[in-house]
Amino acid sequence: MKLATWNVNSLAVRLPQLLDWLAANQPDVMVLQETKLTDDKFPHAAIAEAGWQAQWFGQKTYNGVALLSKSAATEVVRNIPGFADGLARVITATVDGVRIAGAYFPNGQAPGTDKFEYKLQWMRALRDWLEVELARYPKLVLLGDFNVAPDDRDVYDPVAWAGQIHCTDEERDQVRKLLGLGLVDAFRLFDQPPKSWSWWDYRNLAFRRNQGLRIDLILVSEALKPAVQSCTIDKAPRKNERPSDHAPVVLTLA
DNA sequence: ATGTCACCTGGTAGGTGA
Repeated sequence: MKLATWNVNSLAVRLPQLLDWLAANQPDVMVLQETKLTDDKFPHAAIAEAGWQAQWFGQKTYNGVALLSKSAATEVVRNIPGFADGLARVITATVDGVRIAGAYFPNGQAPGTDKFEYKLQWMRALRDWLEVELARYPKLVLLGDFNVAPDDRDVYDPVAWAGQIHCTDEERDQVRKLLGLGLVDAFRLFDQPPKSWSWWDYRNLAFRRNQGLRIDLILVSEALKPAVQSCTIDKAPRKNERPSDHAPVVLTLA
């Protein structure tokens, strides 16, 4: 089983690239973030024609998530139950016996801002809800744009980024609390090339200089960990014309 | 170099968010 996550930064702009990527990679499940589409504009017909069913949950201008799957997605949940923030950030469903939560974590802007506090609150709510989900669905994957670089290995310049957004102790503590549920960062189950990033700023020629962060993560539950066969970042779409600023991350399960 | 991209409102640019 192959699962993937990609922050497409506008599905209206990136649909052709998504269809190319699906055709070339044939994932069983793919979650998308920052579709930036209201539900009536979601391109479900083009995606169905390519061979994937879709569940989607969006809003105007910001956020928006989707879950594509080869086989049917059941027990679909939108957002974090009990945490009503009105923003389209999470879509969860069961596919082929695996509970899959695709998430677009808040950016958080900067430490000390209201958006930063909201990010921490949101992460606490996600943790509390996933604890309940895991009890019911031991085979669970949480994947998406976490907007947190868990470790200094995940940052091209850890000194410059120390204490900055995506790299604060508070955000990293919240990621550790998610891992404390019995989840593991699948990317780090394997030897990886140093300087592996999933996001590069559009500015400053950051991709050319390989100045990025690894903020797109795939966490798997203990029950699934023995089945993990690989976890890789696909930099190829970042080399496209009009790329997303994020690269897809791919997990294969036995 | 606060250096790009995407989207909005309401316009032939400026603001917001990332």
